[in-house]
Amino acid sequence: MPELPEVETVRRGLLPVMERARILKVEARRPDLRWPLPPDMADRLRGKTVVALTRRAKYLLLELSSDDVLLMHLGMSGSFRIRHDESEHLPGAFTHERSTAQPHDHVVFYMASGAMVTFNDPRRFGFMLLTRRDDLQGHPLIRSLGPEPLGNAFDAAMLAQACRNKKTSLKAALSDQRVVAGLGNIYVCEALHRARLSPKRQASTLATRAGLPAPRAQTLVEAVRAVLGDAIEAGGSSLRDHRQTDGELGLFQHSFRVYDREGQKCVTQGCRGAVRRIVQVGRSTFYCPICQR
DNA sequence: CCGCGGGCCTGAGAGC
DNA sequence: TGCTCTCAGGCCCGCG
Repeated sequence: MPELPEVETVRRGLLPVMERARILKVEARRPDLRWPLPPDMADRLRGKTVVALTRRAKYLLLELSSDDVLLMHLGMSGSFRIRHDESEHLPGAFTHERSTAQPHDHVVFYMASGAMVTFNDPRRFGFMLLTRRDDLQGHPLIRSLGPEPLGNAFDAAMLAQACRNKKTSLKAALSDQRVVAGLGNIYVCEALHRARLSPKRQASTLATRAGLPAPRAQTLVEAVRAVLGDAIEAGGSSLRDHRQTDGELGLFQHSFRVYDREGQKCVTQGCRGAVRRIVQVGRSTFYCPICQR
């Protein structure tokens, strides 16, 4: 469930302890995540300074003083947790970490400040890999990504253009990371409800025959921006696995208008519909068949 | 090239 | 209570 808002929440939580901070060492406790951790990861990170901690789509990018970039993905159940070394007698000994280790703690970053940053991922769909900064934009995982939905490049003209020849549904199009990067099942459903557009609508109807944006394309762009902004402000959505870096839950699940609300009343003002669940491309879609057209 | 469906993985929750 | 089954979904890959 980490989609863009959850990843962004994690990034903001990690900033104070990781950005412009030095990594003393990295411990890879369980290397067999979705892909094996780079065997030389610990060596390449030891002693390096984090120049910046950024995000692209659902990826976290740890940019290092060595011009390496550690590309990290939370998969389905990944989380980061910050703890601080509390051993008084052996500074830097990190005895605290050993005493608080949890099941599925796969990677631990020991910062020079005494902060410990632990990556936990029960289902191991997450991964970390190293690339050179110069190779990042051309990296297979990055190169085909569409624009950031909160950036200037994501607008009605661009969205209409990307969808104008698509025979698939709006749900499938918005879930496609090549069209716009960072949305997942939850926020696609939520954005479509806010825009009052049916998830079953053909994606090409965002464009006129001339390829120009139809008015609903602008509506959808604004809905995507709004739902992501609100979700980030709430610290993301915690259904099962998402946690902020201090262990607190995100709160946006309380603001869902359709997701996981099958059978409940539609919250649109004046709408008498009820939320329905259907399956599209193998995933649950929640929507109101009355006000979403 | 496109889009669909399977597979990866574990824990939570339902049902018997 | 305890077992088994299903489902959750981000992403890659193979297939048609």
